[in-house]
Amino acid sequence: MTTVTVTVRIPDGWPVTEEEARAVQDALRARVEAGGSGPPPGTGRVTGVDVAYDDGRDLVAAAAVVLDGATLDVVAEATAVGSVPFPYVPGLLAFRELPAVLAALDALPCPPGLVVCDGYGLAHPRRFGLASHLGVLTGLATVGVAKNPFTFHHDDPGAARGSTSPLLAGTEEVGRVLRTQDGVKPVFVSVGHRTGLDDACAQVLAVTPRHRLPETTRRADALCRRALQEALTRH
DNA sequence: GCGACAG
DNA sequence: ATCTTGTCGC
Repeated sequence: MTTVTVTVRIPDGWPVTEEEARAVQDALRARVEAGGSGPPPGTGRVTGVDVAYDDGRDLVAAAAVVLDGATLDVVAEATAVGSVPFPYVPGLLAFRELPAVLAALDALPCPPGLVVCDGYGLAHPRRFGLASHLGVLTGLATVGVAKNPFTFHHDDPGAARGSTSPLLAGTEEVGRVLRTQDGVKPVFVSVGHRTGLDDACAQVLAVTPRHRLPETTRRADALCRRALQEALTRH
């Protein structure tokens, strides 16, 4: 498997302040498309994206790994390296992660299909997490898979793989708590762009045959860490 | 005002 | 996210 590595380019007009970032969220939020028209779970292509940082050296590395939805074999992968465009601010994670992710996706030699993000989509204080943001910017179908409940509340789902419970903001179901392996801590799924919550959960289960986290995220996580180390070594 | 807070 | 050793278990 050959991996193309490109340099991150920060899009024109990328916000610098938190106020600007919130204004961008407000402007883009209405462009989220609800519902899914993509291939059923276990078919088509599924792509994982993830980002690693060395803030001390102002270095960021992103990876995009495309898997065959049926076999979960790696079909293609790409990485992007550059400087950190935005600090970590809860609720504004998209502005820190997306420039590198967009560059990695652009470098892929094939369409990514459904994109599985690390973090949230609709389940966001302002209902526009990084998965939603990525979907609107690219037009791709996206889902968010987070490892903790962020600011939301929930009851624990049943112990069996596939069990779910609603992820709640007050009484509003903004996502779903999904048990991906028997007796293992669940993940937190929310809709990004052009997907529905039921489909998002089914898609996540389809790429989670053996571990708590999707194969897409595991592959992307490993690759972006490697890319970061590579960049550190070269300089 | 203070704490909580995806990655 | 990242800082970090050994250790228990499949």
